[in-house]
Amino acid sequence: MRRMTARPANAHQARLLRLLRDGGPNSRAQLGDQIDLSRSKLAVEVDRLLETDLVVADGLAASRGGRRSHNVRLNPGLRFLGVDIGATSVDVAVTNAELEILGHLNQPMDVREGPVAVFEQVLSMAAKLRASGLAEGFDGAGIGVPGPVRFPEGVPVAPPIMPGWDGFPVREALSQELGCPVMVDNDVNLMAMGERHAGVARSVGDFLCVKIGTGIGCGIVAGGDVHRGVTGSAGDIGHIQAVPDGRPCACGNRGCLEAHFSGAALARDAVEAAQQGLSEELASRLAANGTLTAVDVAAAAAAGDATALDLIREGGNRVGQVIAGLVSFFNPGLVVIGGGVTGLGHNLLAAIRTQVYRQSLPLATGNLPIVLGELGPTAGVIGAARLISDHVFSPA
Amino acid sequence: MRRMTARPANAHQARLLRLLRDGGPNSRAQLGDQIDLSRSKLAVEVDRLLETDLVVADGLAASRGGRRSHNVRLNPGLRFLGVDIGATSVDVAVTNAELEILGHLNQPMDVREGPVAVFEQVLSMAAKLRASGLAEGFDGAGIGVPGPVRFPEGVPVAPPIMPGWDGFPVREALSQELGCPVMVDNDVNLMAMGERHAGVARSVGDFLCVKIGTGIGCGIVAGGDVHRGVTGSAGDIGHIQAVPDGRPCACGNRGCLEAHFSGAALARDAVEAAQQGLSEELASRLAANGTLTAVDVAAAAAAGDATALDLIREGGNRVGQVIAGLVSFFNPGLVVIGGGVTGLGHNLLAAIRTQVYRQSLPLATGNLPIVLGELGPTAGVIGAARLISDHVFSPA
DNA sequence: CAACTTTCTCCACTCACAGGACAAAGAAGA
DNA sequence: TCTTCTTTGTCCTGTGAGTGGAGAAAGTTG
Repeated sequence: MRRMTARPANAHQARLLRLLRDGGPNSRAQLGDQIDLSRSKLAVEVDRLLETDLVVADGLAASRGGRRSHNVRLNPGLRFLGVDIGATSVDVAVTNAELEILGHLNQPMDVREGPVAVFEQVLSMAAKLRASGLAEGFDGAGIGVPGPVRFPEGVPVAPPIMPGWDGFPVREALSQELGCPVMVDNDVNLMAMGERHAGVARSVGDFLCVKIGTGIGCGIVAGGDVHRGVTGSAGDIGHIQAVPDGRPCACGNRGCLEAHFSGAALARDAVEAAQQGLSEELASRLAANGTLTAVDVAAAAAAGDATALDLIREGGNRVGQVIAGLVSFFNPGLVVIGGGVTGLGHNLLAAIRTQVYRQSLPLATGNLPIVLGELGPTAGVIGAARLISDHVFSPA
Repeated sequence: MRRMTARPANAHQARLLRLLRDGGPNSRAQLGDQIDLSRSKLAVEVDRLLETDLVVADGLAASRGGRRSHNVRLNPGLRFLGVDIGATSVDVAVTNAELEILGHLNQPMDVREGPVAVFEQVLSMAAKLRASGLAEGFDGAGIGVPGPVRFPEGVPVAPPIMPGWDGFPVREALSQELGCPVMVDNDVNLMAMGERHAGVARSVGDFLCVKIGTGIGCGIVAGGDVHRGVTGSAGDIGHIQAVPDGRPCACGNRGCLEAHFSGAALARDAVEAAQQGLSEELASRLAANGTLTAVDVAAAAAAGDATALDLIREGGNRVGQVIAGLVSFFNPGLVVIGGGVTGLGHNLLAAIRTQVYRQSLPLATGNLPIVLGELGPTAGVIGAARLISDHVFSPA
């Protein structure tokens, strides 16, 4: 099962691999247009890449007015594994070297069951994907966890919502099992990388990616790189105070953003509203299912339920207020809203936009798009694959 | 007056110049310890630098157990000009190539008098420094302005507190007048760079530098680089909402941080308190001077005046609350507090610390020093000199 | 004064890279 | 079909970057 994937020998080769990854199959001549190298040097480096099995020849390109150029592409047999561990579910996907998803599995699972149980699950899902013929082995795996990570070592640190994971050597353990390089990161950072690679943030250098799911977090991309902070907890905005003396939060404080708006908070507020008889729509759904989720609120709002709309609007205002502050501070070129609650759609977005455009200075908001992520649940696994491919496609 | 300062020919030379700048005179052998080059290559590059007049020989070093090494140092005749334009005063300083301040002038001046008047002032101060024999000409000048800057062009954009400066070609104009390269940045960013070069943030890669003066701003250093944002307005935290439905702010909103705590807000609150008879100390100072400033509040607090202490504490709480949010978001390794109100000293710091340590998560605050800047009014001009020296000491 | 260390200089060798000459392959028009 | 032009690939040479070793120069230590 162990595969010794070759690694680029120098920065030029790394650059070429990334061009092929992001642009797909390409002719040698086109590569020359995108890289600052003489034709002769380029030919040498491409030939060397062909000698490893990272890159393979791929026929002739169409003529551009003269002799046809030889196509090259990344080895179509390369496989990356993208893993996204959420608070309540696990996503595992297999991609090719161009980071296209070949297979994707999702499994509900509580992260609090601990690293051993979750690992078993992840490995069995990976085995399933392999058994279905999508991969013989993996050339690298990226994995996201819902908490802070000491990035260089790939180890979660003091993760509030995943007790038992503190200090667990995720990177090393998974690398052992899979026999390939592994990189670990916070799930929100991976979502940001995913949207940057293939989503709304394509090639944006400075942006924020707010993920609102069970909890709330924010991926920070500055100068094209993810900013992780000194202890890996950057972007942990769930416990910023949104409401002075507001609702009590699990962290011990009051008024945290997460306590006022998140998947969990929204469900709680919806149940309360239903029980208080404020909304027939929500009450009937509560009676039917015994519980409510963000999906129910979204459906009720879509059906015109005023209470549901109010809940969404108020939540959007809270998040929007915090984001307004972050926009003033960070001055991003784009804000992406993602995570489980994106089903709330335009109502949520409208409330956020209102707050941000009202509270932040015109210079910061003048040309600032605030949009929903476009990759949905695949953002995380694509980001994970991207993370490990950046690693594998860099000089050893 | 025009001087054609040589520029390093490659990255190695640039690296060597910066080592000499930051480490002072140094032997060739010691330079070899700090740079990853063979002895022969190092000798070649140092010799080339000696051929330009950027670097000069400087005798022999002490023996380290064998043959004594030749010392080299940056040309002691190199001169940088550091300019810090504040809302109410202008600082101009001359430094040598090691960024040591050789002369420093300060002049009260309202930035709203516009770029032409301020420029005249700056140039006359620079002329004065030159006339006193500190410099024959300048090899570069850095300048900070109290507002957002389009950094690559060196032009202020939509600066709220300095009308008339919008779009004024600061970089080009000053470069013309002085006949040397010029770089322009936000004053807060320069303060951060100053504290990073020679102050409390020496060699810290990720930190925040909060400057509380007439207004309030925050320098952001991420991965060793200043983060300026897409429109140059990053760190503009004065208009983050600190108090819902709070005091009206000049920007049109309510409850902005700056409206509740800043040099201006503190003076206003102190006058109010004095007029309401809450503090004899403040009232007598008001009667004596006809007005109050942060200095008066600091003095009153030092004398044990409870009202002054309350003002400081409450202001510190406001700022602290905002900083707590930024700490959660950015996860810095250090927070520096600077600007005019640092005279409030420990009382202010204590209030800020309390808020941050109480509201941010332990992982982010566990090892987070929150300290006062140690360079005071020289931070800005040192940062300005550092900015231009980074430019001059980079390959042309 | 001998033995050892550090530093500097010189030289030969390797490798990265550019750029030009030329051949191969195709397009477009006569 | 033939000629001319364009594009692409290959080969070769020249330049400069950079390494590493030999040995000389300059010190220290006992």
